[in-house]
Amino acid sequence: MYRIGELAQLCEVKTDTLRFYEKHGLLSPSSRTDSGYRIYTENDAERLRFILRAKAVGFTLAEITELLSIELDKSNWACADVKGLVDDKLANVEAKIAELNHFQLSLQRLSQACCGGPESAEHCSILEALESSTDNIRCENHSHTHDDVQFTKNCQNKAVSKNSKEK
Amino acid sequence: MYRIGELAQLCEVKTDTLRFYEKHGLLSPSSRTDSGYRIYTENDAERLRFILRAKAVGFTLAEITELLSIELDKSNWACADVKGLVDDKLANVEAKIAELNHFQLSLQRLSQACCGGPESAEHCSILEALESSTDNIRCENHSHTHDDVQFTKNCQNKAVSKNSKEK
DNA sequence: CTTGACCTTGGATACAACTCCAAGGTTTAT
DNA sequence: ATAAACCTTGGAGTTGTATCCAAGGTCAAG
Ligand SMILES: [Zn+2]
Ligand SMILES: [Zn+2]
Ligand SMILES: [Zn+2]
Ligand SMILES: [Zn+2]
Repeated sequence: MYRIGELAQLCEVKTDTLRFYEKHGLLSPSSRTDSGYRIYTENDAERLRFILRAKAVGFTLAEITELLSIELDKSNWACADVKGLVDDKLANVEAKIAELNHFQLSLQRLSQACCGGPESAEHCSILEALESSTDNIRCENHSHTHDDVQFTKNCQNKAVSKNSKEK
Repeated sequence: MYRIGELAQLCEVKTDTLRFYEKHGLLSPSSRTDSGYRIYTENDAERLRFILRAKAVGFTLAEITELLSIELDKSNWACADVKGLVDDKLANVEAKIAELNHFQLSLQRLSQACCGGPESAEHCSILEALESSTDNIRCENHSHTHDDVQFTKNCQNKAVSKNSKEK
């Protein structure tokens, strides 16, 4: 049994957030004291943890509400319904992962094309990529001195072609 | 030279969005007609494309503002600065992916524990998991008839232990 | 000269998900 | 018995990213 502040501290959220969740039907305390203080059970805490995990990975509160609301009305749902909902969310998550993977790839390509060195960004390949097409990223080729291995470690093509020591 | 509607159509955004970007300092038309119409140059169009590309790889407008300020003033920035922004964003995206993968796993476990059949969800293992700990998911065991292979295909443990035909 | 498509502005609205505030009631420790 | 720390409510404010609206100005065609 927790009071609102205890549960908040336990789960590292603000009391306001718990009241907000209550107002929006995600999590209500199992009871109240005579004086009106909210009393949360361990069960409530578990439910909160689920909400927080779902939230942490990008589920909206609306989606979480949908997922949790079935519980109110179990007998009017079939396993197929419940599983369907979960599978919808799963597809949702997988779509988000795919989208982020796309971002990741784009960012990795941008990152890898830039030497990350201390010289002027005038020829920075990241900026050049953003200036033109992102599909067409070239390893940058500074006009200034740029042979130092320290600054070409991320720039394989250039490192190989310019200071061909290895070969 | 484009009027706002032309540029909007060209880049597939709304005129409101262009005015919004202007208000927030991301993109201002190079000039105005005598009557006050915004006039965008090809240069402005390029800048807009820069913004849209950066958005497409996951940067927020605030981050794009930062990128644009570097763009305008390249020579006072180093590759390291630019790459730093990209790498921060990359770390950010990767953290989000990791979280999503975690939740994907949870959802997959939920999904797999449920038979997905047409009978009441009263004993649905998904709901049971939501009610208590999600770490402790058991394959559901309906009290009603549930031997049909059709409804147990996703429920390996039960399928094996209950109707032990295979073995 | 009228019509319709386009443009202007400032301000309103939307949505998510909080976050803070004011004014007051309750508990607990000393 | 009083202060500190907690709790209550309703409502307002915040951030990001737009999107919409009203009232009116501009422009080209017929
Ligand atoms: Zn460089
Ligand atoms: Zn660079
Ligand atoms: Zn079932
Ligand atoms: Zn089930």
